[in-house]
Amino acid sequence: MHTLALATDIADLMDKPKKKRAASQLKDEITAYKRRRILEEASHFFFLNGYEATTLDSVAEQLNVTKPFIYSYYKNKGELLYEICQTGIQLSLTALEEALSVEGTASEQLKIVVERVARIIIENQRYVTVYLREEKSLLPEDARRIRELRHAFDTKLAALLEKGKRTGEFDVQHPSRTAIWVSGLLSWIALWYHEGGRWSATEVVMDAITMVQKMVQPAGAPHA
Amino acid sequence: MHTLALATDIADLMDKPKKKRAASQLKDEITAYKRRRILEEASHFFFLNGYEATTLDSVAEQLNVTKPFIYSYYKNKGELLYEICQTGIQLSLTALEEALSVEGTASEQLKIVVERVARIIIENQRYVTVYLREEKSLLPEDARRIRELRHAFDTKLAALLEKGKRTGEFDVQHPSRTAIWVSGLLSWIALWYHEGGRWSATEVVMDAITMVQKMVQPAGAPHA
DNA sequence: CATAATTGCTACCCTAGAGTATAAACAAAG
DNA sequence: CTTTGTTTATACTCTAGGGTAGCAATTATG
Repeated sequence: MHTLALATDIADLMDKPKKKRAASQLKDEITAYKRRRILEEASHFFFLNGYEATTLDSVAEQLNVTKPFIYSYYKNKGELLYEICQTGIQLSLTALEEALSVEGTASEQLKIVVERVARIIIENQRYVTVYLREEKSLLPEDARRIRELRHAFDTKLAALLEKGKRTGEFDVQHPSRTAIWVSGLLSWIALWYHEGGRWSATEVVMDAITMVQKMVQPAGAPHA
Repeated sequence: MHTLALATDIADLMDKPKKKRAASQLKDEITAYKRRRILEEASHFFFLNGYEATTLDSVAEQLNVTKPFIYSYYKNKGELLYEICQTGIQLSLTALEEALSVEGTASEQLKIVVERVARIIIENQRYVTVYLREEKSLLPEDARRIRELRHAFDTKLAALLEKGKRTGEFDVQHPSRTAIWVSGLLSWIALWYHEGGRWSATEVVMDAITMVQKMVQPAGAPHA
């Protein structure tokens, strides 16, 4: 750690090392890119055939590389699965947090939350579906971390419902249980939506908004 | 077919063959029982570890038998999966049909439908979860048959929503799309409910009823 | 009690696929 | 133009598990 920081300081003073540092930064970016590409193709196969049924040979073939190539960027198959699951839930959680950071009433915020999260889920269906389907294939430790992220999602959503309940905008008797139904409704999109299917992404997102609004709407309230 | 019916007729007239027939009937029942037990344990493992990750050796061990025992009752692993998935969707479909056969208004029927289907899903969580998760592991032909059953479910549910829309009991702009959200909400129970967890089966069922009622409730309607 | 039929088990085959040791190809440095 | 380090491929190993051939044990029948 210390040694590395020192080397960096020196690099800022001298010329050659600076160049070296720039080169190694580029290399890091390329490495990151390769990892991303591997993840992308792996998630594609995991989504279509399931984790266990997918061979790393087939993923390698799709990328026009060989299996040892993958193993030089990922420790093993399980690490790939973990990163895919992590991406799936983290994207949803980030979308939720960003939506919550928009100022507004609870109803307005909820609408934005559902819209953004639904969109993210549709755009990243592979990752979200794998995360929902393959939890049992994760190492216990990895599964725990994923569950923590999901729990954070549900908790933040519950807090929003709680807020709306206080202001009288929502009629929910039990915010944290309702949050699970709402997050289930959103998750369901990943399991069910089919690109180029009967209904467009926009229709599905709009439907999701309507459904969630109805689920929390006080009896006798007009529509938003 | 004809030959068999004839043989049965003769059996009713003679004594020895009658006994034989009774004996073979008992044997059939025993065979059916063994098949059921195998299916039960297999579904348990498929539910916990997933289809691919489950070995038939482990299923056999759980039953205190050996792998060839299983193979003398099922053609292969895929047939087990198919029967489990079939059970999962068929139970839900039957529950739906029975609920629909109860006379009443659309609202009353919907309530009964959600209650019964939710209960069946909770009671048969293993089968339903495997059916939802492992479609990709089915042979194409088997997958088609399962999808047909699911489609029948969604169609019957959509018809009920349509009926309620006509009578003005429900506010749904698109019954067949709403049916998918409702059936998704019900499916979500299987993926999420945990026996002995934070919430009881009864709470979950009651919640499901409430959520569905709100999803279809006209704006400004009082609660049922 | 002997013989036939059924039922289950022992002991195996064989393939597929995760993971790796090692060599080649290539790039960078001097 | 050599040398050194890095990146990727070739060519394996090894195990796990689906599936089966053939034998043993059990049960029914004459």
